[in-house]
Amino acid sequence: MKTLLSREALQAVRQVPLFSGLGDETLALLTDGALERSYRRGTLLFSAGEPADRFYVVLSGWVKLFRESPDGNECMVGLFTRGESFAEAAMFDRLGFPVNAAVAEDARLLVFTADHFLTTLERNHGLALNLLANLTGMLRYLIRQLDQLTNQPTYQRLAAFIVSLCPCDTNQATVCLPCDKLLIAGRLGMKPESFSRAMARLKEVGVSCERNCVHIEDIAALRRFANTTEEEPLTVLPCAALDVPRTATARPCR
Amino acid sequence: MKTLLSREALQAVRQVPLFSGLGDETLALLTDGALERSYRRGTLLFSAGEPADRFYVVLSGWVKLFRESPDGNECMVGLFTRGESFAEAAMFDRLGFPVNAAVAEDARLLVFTADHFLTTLERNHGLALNLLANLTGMLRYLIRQLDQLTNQPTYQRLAAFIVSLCPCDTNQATVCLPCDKLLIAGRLGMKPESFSRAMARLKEVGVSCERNCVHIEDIAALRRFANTTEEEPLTVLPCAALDVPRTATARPCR
DNA sequence: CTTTTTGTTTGACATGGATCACAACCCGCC
DNA sequence: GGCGGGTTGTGATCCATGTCAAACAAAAAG
Repeated sequence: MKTLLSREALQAVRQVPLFSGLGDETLALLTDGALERSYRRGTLLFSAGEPADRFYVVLSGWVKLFRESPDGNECMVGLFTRGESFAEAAMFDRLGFPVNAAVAEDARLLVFTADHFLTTLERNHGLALNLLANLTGMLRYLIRQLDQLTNQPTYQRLAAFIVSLCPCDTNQATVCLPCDKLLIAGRLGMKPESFSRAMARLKEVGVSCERNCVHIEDIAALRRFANTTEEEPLTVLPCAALDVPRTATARPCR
Repeated sequence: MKTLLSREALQAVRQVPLFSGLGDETLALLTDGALERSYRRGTLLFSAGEPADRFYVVLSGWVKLFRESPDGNECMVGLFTRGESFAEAAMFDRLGFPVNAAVAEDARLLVFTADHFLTTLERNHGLALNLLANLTGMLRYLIRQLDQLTNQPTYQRLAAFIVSLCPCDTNQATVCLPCDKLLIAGRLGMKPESFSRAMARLKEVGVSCERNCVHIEDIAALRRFANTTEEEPLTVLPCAALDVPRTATARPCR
């Protein structure tokens, strides 16, 4: 079977960390059989418990991974956009997806089947190592998340998030939020109301927010405020949102 | 180099999920060069940021992984005992340990060097698959942790923990807590005081606690109370604490 | 342009859990 | 036995964040 991916899709695939450093023929083998599909916002891609027979790469839009408590409360554990893969870990034990996945903003996705992928994995040691590195990154991300959630108040988490959006070569910047505030709030483990209040509170340290544009007067100060004592320049998003322009100048604020 | 491990150590190694299904010669290759060492409670094994040039297997005692906020608050992300490995993930990127590790109760550990392990990994595809499964398990664990922490109050987390200690073949049991209440409290993301109150609250659902022995009158009811709607029989501890007797009859309460 | 829908902010309020303080208890030790 | 250090339980208080309700803004639909 020879499925032809769009030019754009192929280019995006090359940016996926999971596939980095793989030879062209391996890459072709992988993408061969992958499906390119579009989904509207709100679409449920899979639910926790379902057999994990596939994984995804995002071409555009946003996808969130989350768990839901019986009383309807949800807890977001991941938020992915262009150039990122998700749900690839669940294939390695027979326990099914540990989370739900829903499209948070209209998205185009590549769908890879587990069968195909796992047989490729058998042959390709480099791919296995990439996977290990990827899962390790995910682990680091979750650990950090857990730490932030228990040890830092809302405004510090928000501060850390904003810092992660800032370019590192200047000390003042205007960046635009990569998506809905509602989404970001969930991503930071708080309700939208708390997000709003946290943002208001950051005015004290020179952060002003208008629409989805955020201006930071003194990035170093903000970083200090976020108690990012650790050097970790780790982005707060699972992997760098590779293609999302970060400075406001790169993309007008809607 | 031929390091001789104790009979007891070799036996423990066979129970480690990470090594399950490996051939005898591979196992020998791995353990060869591993160091067997004893540590007193309180010993810091490594700190976040240090280069991850080794990983551990627990022979006895308890080890906790945790992060520390600048103001001294700590957040436990893992708690390991006999038959479990830890810190094996950090070797796959060059970012150093993401957490601190300290001995929570006098322990004997096996120390494996990264060099040795990684070269073995090069040759052995099965080991790579074990690693993938292991990291996936860790991911599931952290995700669950995150979910519980944000969506469940202290007493429900405690209830879930107690359920995870119970045998599944009866509906009433007396189990003994595997370690200090202080440790368990940390493990459940709460302060010891909150732990105590949570335990008091569980009396209402037929859970009584004396010393480190817990009696559960109706396990099914407790499970329902814990809102463990999900079938997941997942133990709350990272991996089953393989050798820790769970029923009080198996080991008298101190 | 008006209406509807969706996203964001603000206020008043309730509450879970942290914090501080201290009593009770268990343990090993002299 | 009594003494001192670590562990555990309880009570009083405080604060951050969730909750509910409503005003507001912007965008989409008609």
